Amino acid sequence: MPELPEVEVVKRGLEVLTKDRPQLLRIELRRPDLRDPMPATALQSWQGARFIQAERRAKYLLLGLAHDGANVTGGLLSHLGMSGTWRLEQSAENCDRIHDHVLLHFSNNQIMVYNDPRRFGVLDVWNLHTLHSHARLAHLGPEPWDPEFTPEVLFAKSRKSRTPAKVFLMDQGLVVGVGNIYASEAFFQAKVRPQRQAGRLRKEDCLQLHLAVLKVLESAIQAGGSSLKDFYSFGGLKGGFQDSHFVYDRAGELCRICNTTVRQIVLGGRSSFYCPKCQV
DNA sequence: CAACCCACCTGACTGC
DNA sequence: TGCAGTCAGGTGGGTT
Repeated sequence: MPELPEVEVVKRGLEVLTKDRPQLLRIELRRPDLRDPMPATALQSWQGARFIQAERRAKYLLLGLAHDGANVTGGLLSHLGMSGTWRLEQSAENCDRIHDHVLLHFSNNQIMVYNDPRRFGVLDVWNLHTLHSHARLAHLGPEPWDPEFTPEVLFAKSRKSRTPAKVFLMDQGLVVGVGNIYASEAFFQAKVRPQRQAGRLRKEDCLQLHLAVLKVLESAIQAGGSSLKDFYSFGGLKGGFQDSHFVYDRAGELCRICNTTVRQIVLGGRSSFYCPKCQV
């Protein structure tokens, strides 16, 4: 999946579509469920509304819709899971690829197509008054750039944790958006081994990790995200960040900084990569 | 209640 | 060529 940078790139692509505020004529559900059953009736209640704005919260996309006038009162909420993509088509003929599960038909002849081979994605509705308590969002921590996420908070919250620091940093209740790729990359940038016990990180480590998370996510967004197996951004452009991974998926290859062989270990059930010389 | 395990699902790849 | 096994960007539920 798409981690935060990939979702941000899709969001920016969707913003272009909102420019002429197209009307969402029809929501076509070609199956009843993705990871969970989709709320068909609630989704269809947005038919006829105009697509006004695109937002992102954590790895969720929020399509802001308005039935009357210009005020967004809610809309659709989408999570791409591990393998979901949104793409734009101009003709229904091009919307029959395998795993094309949901089609949003717009008045300007544009069709947003949700494709998801593994179906770990989510499609739900949201509305303005209950957004903060939405079951899928309520437990999420601050955005990485939110003033609530600081090196001091990272240090304080890690004190009593005995899990590997990488697993700790990927907890979406601490800070959202750090997935498996960028976690490994952030630990490399911070020169901290991902298996270090969270509670034993020093203040300086937390300072470096905080900085690294922001830098890694920002540069990934700048590069248009990472293209691995099946990610491509909304406009169909390939993300380019995978070319600048320092350690992710580079086990056995040489560190781009010191030529030491990159190692792979499993932390929290996820593959994790680090350079044993650069990272302490 | 932190930490761990597993399921969810398909496809790509590896080794025999 | 085929077949079994392994792994993949995430999340949430259940169990120690």
